[in-house]
Amino acid sequence: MQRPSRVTIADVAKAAGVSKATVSRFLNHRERLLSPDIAARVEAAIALLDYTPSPMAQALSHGRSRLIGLIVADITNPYSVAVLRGAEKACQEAGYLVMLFNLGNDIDREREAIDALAGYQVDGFILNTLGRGKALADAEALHGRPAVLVDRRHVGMHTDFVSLDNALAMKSACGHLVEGGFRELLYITEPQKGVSSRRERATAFAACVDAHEPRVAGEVFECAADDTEGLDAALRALCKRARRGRRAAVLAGNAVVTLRVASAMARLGLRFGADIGFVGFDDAEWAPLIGPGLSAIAQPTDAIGRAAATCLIERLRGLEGPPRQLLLPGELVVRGSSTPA
Amino acid sequence: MQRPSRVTIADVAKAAGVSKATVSRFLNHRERLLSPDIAARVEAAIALLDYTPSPMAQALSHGRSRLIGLIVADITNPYSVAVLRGAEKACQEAGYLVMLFNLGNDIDREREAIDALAGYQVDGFILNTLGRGKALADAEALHGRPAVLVDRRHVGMHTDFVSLDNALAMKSACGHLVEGGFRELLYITEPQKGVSSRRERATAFAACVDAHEPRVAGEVFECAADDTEGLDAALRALCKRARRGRRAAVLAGNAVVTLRVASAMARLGLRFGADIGFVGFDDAEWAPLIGPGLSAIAQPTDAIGRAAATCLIERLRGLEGPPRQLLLPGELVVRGSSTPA
DNA sequence: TTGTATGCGTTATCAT
DNA sequence: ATGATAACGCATACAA
Repeated sequence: MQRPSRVTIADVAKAAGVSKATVSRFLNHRERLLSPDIAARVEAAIALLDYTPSPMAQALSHGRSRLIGLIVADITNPYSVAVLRGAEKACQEAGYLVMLFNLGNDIDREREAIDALAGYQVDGFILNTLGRGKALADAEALHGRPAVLVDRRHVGMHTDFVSLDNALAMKSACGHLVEGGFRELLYITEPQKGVSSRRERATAFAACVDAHEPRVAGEVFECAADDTEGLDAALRALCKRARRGRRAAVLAGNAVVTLRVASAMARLGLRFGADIGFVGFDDAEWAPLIGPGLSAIAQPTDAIGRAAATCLIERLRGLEGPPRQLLLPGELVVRGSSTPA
Repeated sequence: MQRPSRVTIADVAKAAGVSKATVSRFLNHRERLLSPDIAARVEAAIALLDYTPSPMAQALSHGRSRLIGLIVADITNPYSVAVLRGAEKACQEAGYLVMLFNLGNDIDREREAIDALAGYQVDGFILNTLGRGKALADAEALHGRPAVLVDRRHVGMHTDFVSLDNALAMKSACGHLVEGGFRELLYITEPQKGVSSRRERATAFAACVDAHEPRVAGEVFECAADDTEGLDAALRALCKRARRGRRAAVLAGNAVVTLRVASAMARLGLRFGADIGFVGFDDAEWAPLIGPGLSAIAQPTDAIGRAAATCLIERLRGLEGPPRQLLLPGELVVRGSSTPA
């Protein structure tokens, strides 16, 4: 069962009656140093044989693979998928291919992922990971290749960084709720631990509440995955705090939390909008369909992905300079959950 | 900016005082042909230098890359992501890495994807694509590498195939509805065109209705993405057909359709369960949160992914024989939408 | 401008 | 059992 050994540069050279080097030059340096007639012959031969250079061999020889390694903490997260799509598009337009590595939320595998990808000579990395755990991606672990961080900063790693403008987004969400008459605010987030985006959002929330004091009161609740009781208690307490003229609202830190909150609301027999106002980070396709529709902060995921890829590719092309930070604005989508009936 | 040229097999050989061939043998043939003392020396040198073989060079030389190409029609589809996760796990356990290519629903890029992946010497393919369009994946396009199809069959391609047992799943869904007193059934699907899974489900639906005739009546509605009016009309007509004792129910062909139906229900002011019964293919995380909870057929996505990867890896290990078909059973998850109040 | 020779990091085929 | 050496497919100094 012989693999129909692919067409190589040698075949093209023979067909065109030139040397391999000449064919290689045609491929890489084109108009720079090549006589027109020879170039034409090579071109014809390539077309005739339907020749495609082997990226592997190129990578081995030239050191560049035109491969970009994308490491995601959890591919189950629609946010990551959306970013992936944006990055993918930008990469393809620039002639790069994306190699995906999914950590499956196993933070200790980050190093393993980097090594695996580095083995395939990826030219650079896009990292949407936690950046903590015993196997985090420090600069040296990257095998000297450039990287760009998405959504989550890593401690002690100063590289390009792309993300939603969390502070601005939180500000618009809080502003919207306060304007709508909500005075008792509860921000629910997954455990912050070292995750920068979660920290930033929580900090921004606190700042927003401060800015509106004493009209507005706010609290933060860290909701662990299995802590349904705690969540229920937090919501009940919120209801108790709310009085006439001081309505209560929940802000959810991401889509996962939104789902948990929606479950809890159903359990407790509470209605979005009527009983408790709501705005959540991440606008999912199902958001309009729950209750009166869930208000959300839609992230520019596609743009984030594109920006990340573009940043990285610029670096690959030799761009020097200090680490850049791209904070993209989100868009507040207002639905029934945050509009007083 | 010199890349810190990686540790090569030559370095190990020098450190161990042996030849490159010996090191290579230690890596690949281990105990077969190697004296214990030399093996120990090589092992020590490898550990000392922290040597890892270059997969690229291995691929170039040996012809195998330990890479599996996974082509997905649309990464936005949670089904595909779930399958991807299962496949990924199985691959990693077997020492393979998954290279993902997302078509972004551009069916004409299938050939391009295959070529790109083949360029990186992937050992085999897992295809979750349409298998039509002018650039479909026929056997010869695969460059002689084995492939396994997931969820969608390709015409004229006889390879291993893994999927949900659509007929069985449809039967259990219909049976459940009929048992619950629903008599007017409407199956809503995305345009079937050449997509085998959609065809199979529609066919199975017709068969189920036939089996229950004349007690039960059924119709199929093909719902194009932008045809909200058609969908609304179909639902209104369904309501009209329903009378006392002949309740109406909708079956949705996948999660996308479920979302569309949920939107339409909201538009028309209809309630799941009370006004119209519902069961949908694909059990999404948000299904319990819409209305009284949407009943669904949960696909064993993880198992499907694992099975696909396992099938492929078996072929890579030399397994011969005719194409296999793995049809995995779904699980009916009953919620409020299909239980008479 | 073009051809020759060498290296990239492995594996495999010969010898020894 | 081990070592030299030729592939694998390509890019690039260097020579012509």
